[in-house]
Amino acid sequence: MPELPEVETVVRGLRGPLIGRRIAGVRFGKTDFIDDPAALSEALPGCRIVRVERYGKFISLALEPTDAARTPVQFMIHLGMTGQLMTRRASDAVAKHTHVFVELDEDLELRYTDARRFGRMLLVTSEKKAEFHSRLGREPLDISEAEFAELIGKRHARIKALLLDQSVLRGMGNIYTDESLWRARIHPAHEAARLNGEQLKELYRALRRVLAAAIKLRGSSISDYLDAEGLPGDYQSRHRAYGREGKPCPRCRTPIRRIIVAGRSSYFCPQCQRAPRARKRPTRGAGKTKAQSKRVQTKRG
DNA sequence: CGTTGAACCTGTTTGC
DNA sequence: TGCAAACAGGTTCAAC
Repeated sequence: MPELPEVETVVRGLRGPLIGRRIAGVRFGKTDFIDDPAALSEALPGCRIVRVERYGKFISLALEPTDAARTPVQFMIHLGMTGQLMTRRASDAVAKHTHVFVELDEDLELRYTDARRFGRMLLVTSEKKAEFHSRLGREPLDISEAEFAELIGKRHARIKALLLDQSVLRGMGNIYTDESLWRARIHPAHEAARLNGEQLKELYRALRRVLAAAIKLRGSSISDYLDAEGLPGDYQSRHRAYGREGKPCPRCRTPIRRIIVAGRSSYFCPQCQRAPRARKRPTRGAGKTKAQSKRVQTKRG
């Protein structure tokens, strides 16, 4: 659920309440989405939160220990599909599916709620920093047009798969990928390397405009997303393609269609976003026919 | 390299 | 009404 604009909104909303605060303790409900819960219990108490940042879809709480013997760490939180992070008074009622309570001073708590538990929490120490960042690509709003073209333009994957790949660009998800492709008039299954310079430029511009506009409206709320103050975003009213199957394209009135690309529902206008020509694999030898690659499901043998 | 499908888990919506 | 299937903003991994 939460993509770059939603995570950015949460981060901005957490800075005020969290920066400068000291962590008193941590309590857990279920912990199967936490890399090493014991390490959190061990490291967090006594630390001061000095920065709140976003890396793609990760929220980072930079922690300075008050104990000089310990070293600074980053507490990384990924919201997955249904994660919510907000500050509450310790005496406030606890929402269902709340699994982490970070006890702060002055009767405050940072609470993590996540029905599906697709989120993730981990501690990144200075030694693990390189490894953590090696899995993440570029920040879409920091990259230049030339760098974007270089990064995308020679790849043979479908453009949608590339935009969703967090090791290429970090932060794009299903909504903003579809919205950007609609704006740039590019079919989600288009092979990246077959996009011309003009299309790459359009896509780069579309991405930036869509992400910036979504951040301005504090993200999209469809069913679960709420920001750090418990407020929904407003960008869902600006969706042009995502979630609009059968509704008219805002540009040409052709009904929006939904297909599966890169394993995800992909909404696009079949008129504005022309299907790419069938790709030829420059393979050696005989290619497979469709009939040959078809297979019967054999689930339980 | 790239693609697909399944898995992780729960809740909600859709279809028969 | 009831029940099962499909679907959901994400990521990862095996198999091809």
